[in-house]
Amino acid sequence: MPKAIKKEEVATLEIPLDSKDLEILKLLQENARITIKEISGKIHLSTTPVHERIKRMEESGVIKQYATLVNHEKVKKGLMVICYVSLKQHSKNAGVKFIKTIHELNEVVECFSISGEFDFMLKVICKDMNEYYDFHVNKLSQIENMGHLQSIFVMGVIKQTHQLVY
Amino acid sequence: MPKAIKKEEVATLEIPLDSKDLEILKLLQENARITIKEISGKIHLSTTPVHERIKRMEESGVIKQYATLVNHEKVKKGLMVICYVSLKQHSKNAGVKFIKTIHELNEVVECFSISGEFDFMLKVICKDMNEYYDFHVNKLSQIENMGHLQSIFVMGVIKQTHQLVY
DNA sequence: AATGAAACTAGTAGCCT
DNA sequence: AGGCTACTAGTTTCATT
Repeated sequence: MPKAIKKEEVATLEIPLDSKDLEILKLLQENARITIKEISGKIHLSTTPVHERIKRMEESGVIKQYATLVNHEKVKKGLMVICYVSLKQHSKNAGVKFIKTIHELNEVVECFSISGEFDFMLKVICKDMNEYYDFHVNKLSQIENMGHLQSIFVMGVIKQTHQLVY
Repeated sequence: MPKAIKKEEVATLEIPLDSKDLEILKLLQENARITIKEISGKIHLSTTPVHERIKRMEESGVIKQYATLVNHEKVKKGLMVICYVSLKQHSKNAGVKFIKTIHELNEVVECFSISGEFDFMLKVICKDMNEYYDFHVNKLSQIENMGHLQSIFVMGVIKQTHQLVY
């Protein structure tokens, strides 16, 4: 007798993405505001299946977010800094506290836990060097349990994309 | 007599963003597919000015892109690596050639020119360690003029946002 | 699981204040 | 420059194959 599938398992059962799903994702990645009509024209399907596939990908979490990306300079956020952080203590509690603080800092747009001599890599975005200095001295350095800190300044953006499906 | 403004200057003249524009941007950053109706309800304005303000921000380049962000794991792109690169030669031509190659590599989603001992920082996204090994050995290392290479592996994503306006 | 049409909802433009 | 209204276009559902 086959093993029974629990209700929770059914809900999270992964439906693999077929080539049409990937085509839809490709178009959506580039332009989140593309119309279903336009997609259906391009991938040779009527609006109904396109709509259903998008809804399915939204519900299953394949589509994480429809985001609007703004021009850094035009909103006065022209400075980007990569910041490496090591903590003094590595207890679970110390880590949790650090992560909580990072989430509260709007200047930190990315934070990864990494391999190597440092514990975390941060991407910090702010207006200019004065603002970064203030952030570094008064916010980052003040975090409890903060160990070493190293800043790498981004001088130019060569490439920046969100195209994971290609 | 006041100095005449050239046509080109008029076209690129920056209209500063007021608080309503910023409120619209805040909502759009979170959800690029929010309706104009919903925005107008939230910021206490009718659809006409909301529509006009969005159009103006699109045309002036404040709004760069409406992007759809996908779940890395669910599209089989679960490994993220930060890669530091230095070139052997630093002539203008060598740099241009490197940049051209980087744009052709789908695995590279970000590339910044940076301060410090390395020349560039890359964010590389691929399926798993096998795929990264292949990318490193057969694509990255093969780039003409490639000097030193250092990989930092992302073990966990703590924070990732695109919220520049808050 | 896709099509085509119908019903509904949102986007867009003109006119008025 | 914002609001109201009418028109156009897109979304979403349903019957059908």
